[in-house]
Amino acid sequence: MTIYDIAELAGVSASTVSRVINNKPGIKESTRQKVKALLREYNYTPDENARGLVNKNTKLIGIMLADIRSAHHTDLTYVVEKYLRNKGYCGIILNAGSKTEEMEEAVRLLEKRRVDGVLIVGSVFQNDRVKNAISKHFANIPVVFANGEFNLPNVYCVIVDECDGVERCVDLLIQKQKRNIAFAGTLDSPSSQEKLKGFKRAMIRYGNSEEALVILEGEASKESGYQMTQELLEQHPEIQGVIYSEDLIAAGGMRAFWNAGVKIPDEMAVIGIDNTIYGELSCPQFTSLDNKMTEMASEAARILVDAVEGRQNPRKIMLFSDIIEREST
Amino acid sequence: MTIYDIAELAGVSASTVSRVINNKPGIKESTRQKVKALLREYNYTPDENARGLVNKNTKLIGIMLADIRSAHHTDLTYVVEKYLRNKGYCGIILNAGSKTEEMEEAVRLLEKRRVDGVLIVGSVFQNDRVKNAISKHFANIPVVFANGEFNLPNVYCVIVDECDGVERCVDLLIQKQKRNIAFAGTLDSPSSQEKLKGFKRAMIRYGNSEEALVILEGEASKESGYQMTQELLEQHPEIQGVIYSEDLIAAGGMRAFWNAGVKIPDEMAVIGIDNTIYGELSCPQFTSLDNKMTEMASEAARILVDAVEGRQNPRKIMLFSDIIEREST
DNA sequence: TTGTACGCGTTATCAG
DNA sequence: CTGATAACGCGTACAA
Repeated sequence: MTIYDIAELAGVSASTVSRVINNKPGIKESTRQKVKALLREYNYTPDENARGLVNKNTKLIGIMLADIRSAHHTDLTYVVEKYLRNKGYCGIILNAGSKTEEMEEAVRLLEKRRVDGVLIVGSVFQNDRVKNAISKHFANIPVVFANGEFNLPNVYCVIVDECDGVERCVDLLIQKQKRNIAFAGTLDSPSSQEKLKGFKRAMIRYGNSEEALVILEGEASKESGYQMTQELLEQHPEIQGVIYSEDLIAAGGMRAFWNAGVKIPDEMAVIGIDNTIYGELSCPQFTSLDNKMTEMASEAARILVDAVEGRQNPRKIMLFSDIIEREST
Repeated sequence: MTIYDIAELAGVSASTVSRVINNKPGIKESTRQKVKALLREYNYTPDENARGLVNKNTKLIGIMLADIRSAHHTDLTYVVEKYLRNKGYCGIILNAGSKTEEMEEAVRLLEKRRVDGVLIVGSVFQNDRVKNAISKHFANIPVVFANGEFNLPNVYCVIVDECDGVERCVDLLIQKQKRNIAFAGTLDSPSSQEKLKGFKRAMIRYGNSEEALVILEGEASKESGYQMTQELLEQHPEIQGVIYSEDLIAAGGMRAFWNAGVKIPDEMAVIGIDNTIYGELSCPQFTSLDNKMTEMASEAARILVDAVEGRQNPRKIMLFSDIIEREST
């Protein structure tokens, strides 16, 4: 069923049908009604792709993230998808993994689809390979980078003050009389580096020497959190508080403390990052740094649609994280 | 940059360029190389939408689910997206909510996009409104229904024996000397009804009367799980075990038991459903019925792509659930 | 108020 | 081996 079929049935030309569909003026009311009736009767729907071919847009938005299964990204994706759809766009979500080749592959794929704009989520994408891929393949469409930065003319950035946030986490622990604090988690992404920077800065501010800081590196899994925490208990009995780079890792840590019979928060204070549901599910519930993922999602989606539709916005927006205190501090 | 631009640069016709792009035979090797070089130089990528217009496909697959934030659906979506992309398709994920109007809206949207196939995830979609929408708008494309059934010629179904699974959960609890068992959770979706049916059947098999069964209805949230469990403790002190219709609800229940000082599993046994990470995060970790969401995901994705590409499969596939025992039983 | 003709970027057919 | 040409479904100047 095409506009030609409808046109024939209505005894008019295809352009008339097109005009009716798009609510253009200058159509006799009786014609309009006749065509509308036919459109309904055959429940005709315009082919959005064919439309895009002539309109030079696809109403498609690419969403690149490493892995949608990480809870904070799931929430973000949900918010973004809802917003986009409300504005008449469809999101194409790509699990681009954490290897640069996969990321480049994802970029090429979105180029093939001629998406109107791209949302990149997660600082793991903040590397030269991806930056080059973007300036090469997305040169003419707006890109919003959530939780990362690219200094490119068509890229908007929405970031969170994770560095400051972690500093405030340290402040909180100190205030709770926990002077010996460790940092445990992933260290490889730019985001992790920001968190670590905040940790170091605050700890040094409280008189610790950088060399003496207890920093454990692991992966983004609860198993890794468990393992790092066991190591911590064995090798650093002086530690009174831990900041984990992600809630999921903290959840693993909480279990290790639980199994070891460590009393939370009396013997050990714990803070996670992301403020996902994991913090609420743990026993006891743990404090987490809310890095405003849902707020970031709505800002990013809004800015992207604005850019696609020609409305301007600041190239960089900074959100402020918040500590959500629970039983672990 | 179009094939015409490349053609001009190469001094050949657009058809030749097209043939090179699609690796068609019957092109002089020197011509092929010359064109390929240009393609690379200008990093040209064919417009997939324009391609689809003539090929009568879009390489787009619609994925309808109520809410991607429910953990079991997130995992499923991940697996599906990976598979689809590997096969050259893109997934359009729609959070279609749980209201029928929203669902119908999602169906219309996917029709506009001319998706090659649709994956419907979750038994909440198993209602007449959606069924009608499908037979009206997706009459000519394959549809796979994960965790639900429609008796329509173009719909494939992948389901899990949740009814049997819950029966086996009851068996397990009985075997653990827990004779007084309650069921708590959502009751509105067909899937929930299946679970409830299994519960009733097993309980009656063990000599209980249907009227005396303890069944609590709530929502799919940990808060609801918490509340139902408090109610349970107050009004049904005889209960020794609970089966929750979802892990998330069970997680709320676990917290209620924890707060009330109820010893798990000695005083109370707990089983959730979905085998998500929530079971592993709770303290103690709780047993869960694995309803094979990732297996369902790969089967559904495979069947859908098969159908889109003209390969046949059984119209209905049943997977078998498994109890993953943890500390709560 | 309506129809004709063309173009969007691509592939397929057919002729050369 | 290669090039015209038509077609996919739609929107829009331009003409009537």
